[in-house]
Amino acid sequence: MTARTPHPSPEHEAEFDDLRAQPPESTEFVEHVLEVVRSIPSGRVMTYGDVAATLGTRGARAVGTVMARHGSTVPWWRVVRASGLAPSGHEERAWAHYLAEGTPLREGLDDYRVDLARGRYRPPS
DNA sequence: GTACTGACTTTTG
DNA sequence: CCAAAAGCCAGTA
Repeated sequence: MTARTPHPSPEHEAEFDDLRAQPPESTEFVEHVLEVVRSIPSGRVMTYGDVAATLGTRGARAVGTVMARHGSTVPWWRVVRASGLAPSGHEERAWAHYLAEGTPLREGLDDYRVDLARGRYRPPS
């Protein structure tokens, strides 16, 4: 498509605004990530990598970026690091949720982790 | 187009 | 087990 819109008439522009399905905040990738996170049952978790893999990518960091920006709209504590550690910088608040919903935990000597062997959720293919 | 930034992951030593 | 390095990928400038 080489043709741009050289004549942005006001009416034409307004029409565009109405058809704008979603604000720039919400990309397809963002919506997919949030959808997967919302599908995680209470008491279970997925790793960042798991969420990425479910979406057909290996961008675990990209998932983390989405959670940093939009995590507050979903059960963010159900997404953990591959080590079982809660999201960086949110360990304390996540821990309270794990206790509240009975997430399988491994208590180390100096830290707390989700027991992935028991708590990991694999969405149906 | 390049460069840099992260709620990350995997491999290596 | 831990730390360092390299890899990964969407978003932003």
